[in-house]
Amino acid sequence: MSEKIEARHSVGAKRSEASAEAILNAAAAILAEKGYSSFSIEAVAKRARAGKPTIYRWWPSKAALLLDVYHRQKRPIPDHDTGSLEDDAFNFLRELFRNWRETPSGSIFRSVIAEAQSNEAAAKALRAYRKERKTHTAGIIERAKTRGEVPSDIDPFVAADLMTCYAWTQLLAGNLDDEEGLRRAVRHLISPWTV
Amino acid sequence: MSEKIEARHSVGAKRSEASAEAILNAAAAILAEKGYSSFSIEAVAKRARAGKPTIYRWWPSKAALLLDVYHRQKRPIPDHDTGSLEDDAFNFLRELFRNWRETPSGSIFRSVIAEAQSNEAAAKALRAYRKERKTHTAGIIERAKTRGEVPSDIDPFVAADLMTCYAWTQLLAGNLDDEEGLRRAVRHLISPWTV
DNA sequence: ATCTAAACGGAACGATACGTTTCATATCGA
DNA sequence: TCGATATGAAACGTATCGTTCCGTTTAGAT
Repeated sequence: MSEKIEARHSVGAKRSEASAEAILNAAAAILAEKGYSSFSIEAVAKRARAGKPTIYRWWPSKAALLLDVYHRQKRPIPDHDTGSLEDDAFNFLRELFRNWRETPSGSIFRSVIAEAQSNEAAAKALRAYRKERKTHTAGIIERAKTRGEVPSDIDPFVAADLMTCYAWTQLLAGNLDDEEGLRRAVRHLISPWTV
Repeated sequence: MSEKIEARHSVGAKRSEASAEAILNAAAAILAEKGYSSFSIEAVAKRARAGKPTIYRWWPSKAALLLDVYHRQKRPIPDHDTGSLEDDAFNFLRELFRNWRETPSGSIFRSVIAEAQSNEAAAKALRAYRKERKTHTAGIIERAKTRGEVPSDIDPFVAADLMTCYAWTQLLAGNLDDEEGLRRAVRHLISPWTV
């Protein structure tokens, strides 16, 4: 699933996309319902009504399957321009937290975090995602810059990265409900430019 | 190991502290040398030359043993007063990162983070440690307040917590060598009070 | 000094998940 | 039509799990 299959040089049946779909859905469902400690190839195969060899043929390891599930479930978080940088940042992170709480994405991402503590491929994926998030959040700040809400000579990436760090820590420590803390954190990160 | 044994009401051999010591040391060594994926009760027992029943008698689960190892290795990070809050915070976190890199503590803490993603007891320990760190870091800021470097009416806990979030994320993503990033992050977190 | 309760290390248990192999069946391309 | 390949199901040997038994050692009670 990681890469597109190159042009065939031989005859034979093609990969069953229905099976791949069922495997990825089953994996996501197990992570969402029972968490990473229950995530096993056996369990995924059983739930997907697939054979274990089918999974091992296409995913070299449990971690590879996990990362595929993770990439598949990524969805953009809605981000509205309210005209206030602090509100934009707060609303964005509040929506992210809500998404983590109410969809499988939180469980899946927590699993990637866990896996990354002893798996370099997962750690690499985590670093890439952090960079992506930082860039996205910096975009919110850039938007405020063009409004003149933020001085034009500042670097938005430091504050954007710190927002990412805060969000991740809230997730991994199980603190996604603390809206008051979120409000204070965002305010502190934005305040250097708005005082 | 978690709690002191209460007064005995019956005869018999006492717990072997030498064995407990060997088990905890073996567990820490395995985490440091081979990481959390190699951390098994079997491996700990073998390395400590202890029996598995001895481990299970005193620690109800692998997670409980991990948390005991984690609490046992905690050491205070040296923290000097340079007269500059930014330098104090930077130096403290740089020392913390060096400690995480060069002692088993980094591997052990990463394992606790991993475990906390599917274990509520570990997640609880993580929240407690975060609070402890936040309080400690806030102390560095309070010290600057008494010097007059920081306005007396501000709340140091938000910035202190954001420093903790940044440090943890650098650890879990494997970015402990980025001193330049650390410098920028600390500067941004401190700047609201020093502009 | 002897007795006895408890902890010890070692060995083995059944259970579970691992990754692999075998097999009969289904599916596609030449 | 035919041959190559993917599929699901089942079984395999291995490893670790958490537990149980066992014989030995330790130390408080008698």
